[in-house]
Amino acid sequence: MRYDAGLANKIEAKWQRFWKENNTFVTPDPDSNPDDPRVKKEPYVVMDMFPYPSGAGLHVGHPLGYIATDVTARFMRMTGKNVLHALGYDAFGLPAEQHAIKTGQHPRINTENNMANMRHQLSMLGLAHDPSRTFATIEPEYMRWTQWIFSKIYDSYFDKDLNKARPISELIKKHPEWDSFSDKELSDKLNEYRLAYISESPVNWCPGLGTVLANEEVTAEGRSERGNFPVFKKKMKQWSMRITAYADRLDSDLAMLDWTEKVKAMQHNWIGKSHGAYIEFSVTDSQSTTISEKLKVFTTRPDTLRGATFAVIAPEHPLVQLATEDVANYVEQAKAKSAVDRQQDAGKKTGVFSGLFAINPINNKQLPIYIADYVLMGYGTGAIMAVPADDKRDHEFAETFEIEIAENYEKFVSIPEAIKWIEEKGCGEGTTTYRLRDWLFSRQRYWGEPFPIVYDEEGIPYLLPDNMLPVLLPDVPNYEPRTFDSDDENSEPEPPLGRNDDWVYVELDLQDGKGLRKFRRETNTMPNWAGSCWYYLRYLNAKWSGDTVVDPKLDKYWLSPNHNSTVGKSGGVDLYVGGVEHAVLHLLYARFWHKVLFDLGYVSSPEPFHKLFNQGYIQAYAYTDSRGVYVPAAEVEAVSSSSSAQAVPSQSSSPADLESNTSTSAAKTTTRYFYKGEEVFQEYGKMGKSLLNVVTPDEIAEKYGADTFRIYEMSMGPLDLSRPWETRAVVGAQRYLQRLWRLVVDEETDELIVLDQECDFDTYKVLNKTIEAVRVEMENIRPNTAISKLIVLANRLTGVLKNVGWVPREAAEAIVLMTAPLAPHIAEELWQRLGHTDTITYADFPKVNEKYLKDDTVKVGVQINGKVRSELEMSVSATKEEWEKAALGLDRIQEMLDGKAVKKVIVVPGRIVNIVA
RNA sequence: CCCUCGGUGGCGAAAUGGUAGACGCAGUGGACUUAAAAUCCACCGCCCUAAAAAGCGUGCCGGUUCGAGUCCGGCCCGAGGGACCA
Repeated sequence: MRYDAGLANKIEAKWQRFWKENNTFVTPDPDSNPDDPRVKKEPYVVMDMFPYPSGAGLHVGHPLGYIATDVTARFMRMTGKNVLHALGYDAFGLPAEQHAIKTGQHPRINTENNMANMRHQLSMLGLAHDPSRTFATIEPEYMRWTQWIFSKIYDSYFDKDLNKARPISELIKKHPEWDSFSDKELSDKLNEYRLAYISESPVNWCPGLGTVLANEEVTAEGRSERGNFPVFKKKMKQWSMRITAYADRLDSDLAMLDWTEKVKAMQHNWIGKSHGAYIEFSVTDSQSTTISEKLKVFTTRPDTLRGATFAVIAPEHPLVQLATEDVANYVEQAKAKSAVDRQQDAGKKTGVFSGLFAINPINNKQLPIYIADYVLMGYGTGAIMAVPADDKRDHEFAETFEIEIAENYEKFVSIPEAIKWIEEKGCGEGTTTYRLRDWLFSRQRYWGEPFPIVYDEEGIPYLLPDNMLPVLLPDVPNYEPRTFDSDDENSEPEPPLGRNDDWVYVELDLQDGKGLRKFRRETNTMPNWAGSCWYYLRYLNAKWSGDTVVDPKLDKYWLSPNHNSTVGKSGGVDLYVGGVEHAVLHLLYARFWHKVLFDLGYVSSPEPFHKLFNQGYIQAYAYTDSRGVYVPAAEVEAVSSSSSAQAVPSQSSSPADLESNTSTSAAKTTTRYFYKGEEVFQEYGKMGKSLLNVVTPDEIAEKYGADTFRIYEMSMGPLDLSRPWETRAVVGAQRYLQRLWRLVVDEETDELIVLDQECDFDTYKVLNKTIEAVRVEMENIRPNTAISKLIVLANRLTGVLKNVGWVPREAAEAIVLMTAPLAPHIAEELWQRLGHTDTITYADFPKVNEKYLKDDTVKVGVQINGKVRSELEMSVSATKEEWEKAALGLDRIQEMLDGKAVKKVIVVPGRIVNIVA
């Protein structure tokens, strides 16, 4: 039989059934399966970024990362690792909620349908996930732990001396003076310290979505990342997480991670650490009378203090209250500006003089204090000293308002010297500030985790005890947060959970000795990120229900910092693969939560993800007709023509075009595209339903087989680059597998054509060099080059088969084994036909036989002045002198030298001979 | 403006400073076949050629080196991120 789609599909179904029935991918744990030989091996945790089960289904781009992790996981299993690889679902989220709003159906139903659909689509690909370790964030048992982690964060504070989180009870012990506080006073005081706290401060309010958003969810244009609605700054009472306490560790610990520079730079920029100084200025009114308030500014350039000619405060700055000029108008306007307006006005300088002056401590000059919106309340102190001679923005402002620009002033020679002076003078101190803001953690949404928080009649928040978790979502009459006209910034949020009074108003015994009392539940829900902040821990023990979030023994075995320190001792997941879009959202939040859990002793590694790999995206061509309407990409025909034959006349030839046309002459080919006889035009970008260019894994698997699909995706190019999908190129992958099949099975007779005999020596050389190379490529996550080397080997063996009529077993087994991580179904089938009874999943990856790696001779290029003119093959043991003599003796070289004197000969044995003449 | 990553045939791409274009797609020619498909073999950067040889070639300009796609400096272009952050 020929290995075609029909046979491939049969084989794939057979082995998927086998794997399921035999629990092939169920990974043993060291304590529950101490006798399993696998647990003696080195642990290796490989993980995909948590998928959100979308209703749209998967296109061929989605599984790229899942196949890559599967290939790596399978390779690691064959090279002596105990591999943990599973997939769960991040199932809370906006799309399911929006579907629920539209249909009135509970979002759980839609979510579960989508998960089932995604599981089905993925199951055809033969991904070796441990089925016993899957879960979804919406399961009560999972929610319980998400809420439990929230509780621990809520119940902790950041000890600045220890530079880590500690239980809030330790803080209370340090402050006996708080004993006299009332409940309300103590609650308010602790709120200032808790890592999860209630804040009343300007937040990103998005009327169009009816919810508040985190800074990370707002685009540079001041719009919501989801839905692209305007976002307004509005003062509201909301939950926040004190991620800023960790700013320094989140920044410096990047050093121990094996992540790309790109993502490290993105996090580094987002955290935005900058060194500088606070400087305090005395403030006077227009009569030069000193008032009691001081002006504290932040600057990164304290050395330019003498050049300051004015000061600027943000419109929200408290000193604005004391302005002696009429500034109300300006302040109103500035505050009313949305982020969108601010973005658009960036560069234009507006402001108003406050009537106040700041006294420059270095020269006692009176600096006028302006109020201007180019200074942001959220950064530093919300106030600056303006040095127009050195700072572009200050300069623009000074020009607009005709303020003095001190061009040649004396600077400190260094910043440290300036800080020293300031500190000695007692008018300020060196400091470090961060751009990172605290993480706004509550949302006015239905489809998220409820908070484990209730309020008493005084409004004091209480944590529910662990044994009252999880708090499940109530039924509500409708799921919609009240949304508003997207520009209506005066609207107020209305969480959907507030619509079920029976749920909101409860009588509970919080086990605090106060008995049954009346409470009101928190009606906000957690943001989508909550569930994905800790899911990687759940894979270690998907059914765990102990006292803490993860079984400490399993955490130590799988994630301890000792087994994967390629860069620093971070511990955590060995390999984490996903798109770069989560660089500052999920990856920052998860690191934060992990560090809190680490500080409190619940996990043993300081970081959650040791090596991060960002796969590229599979792009696609789309085609539009002359009206700009998309046409089905699959039905577009490409017609190539060489421009010499009858060129498409170029209407607007620039001189450059003309030149290139003439110089490159006739043979440039142009490709034009036609749909139903009409010319259409190519675009390159995403795959999407509306672009009519979606290709699904299902259709490729049906037409070529899942193994072919896997090989094709892995062979397209380096995994971290984006590249276009090309269905017609998939046959290349199929041809390799067909060739592999024919190396083991006779298509006519279905008999094995493998013999326990040896073929020629050179073939063994190719075989062993391939083994060596494929190991290296796979270890470095370069399946594309691994595949190309396997193809070379397959072609070599095809030649052997042609010559002698059989294939040596050693070679056949090796190539089947090496193909197994990439195309596991066909590998299992061939492995079985080769006489093996057990799964290939845990078979040993082929090892190199050193004796075949040594060459007797080696061929090198012979250059004259760096240009290759000939080549030469010599014994590997040849000396430099012998290489030189032989190279100079070549007829071709003598001819090219044409009697010129040889100045020097560079010989790198086995590499190159270069004659300098 | 700042940060990161890219730029190599018709296309996707290979290449520890050492014979640029492995491997795949498309294309061309051949074998097999009544024929087609499939398969197998060969060719396949540009230019000049009957064919070679020579010449030119990794975005551009310089530099380092016996030797540069690779290292250094300066530009151009593209993608992503950040940006009135003091």
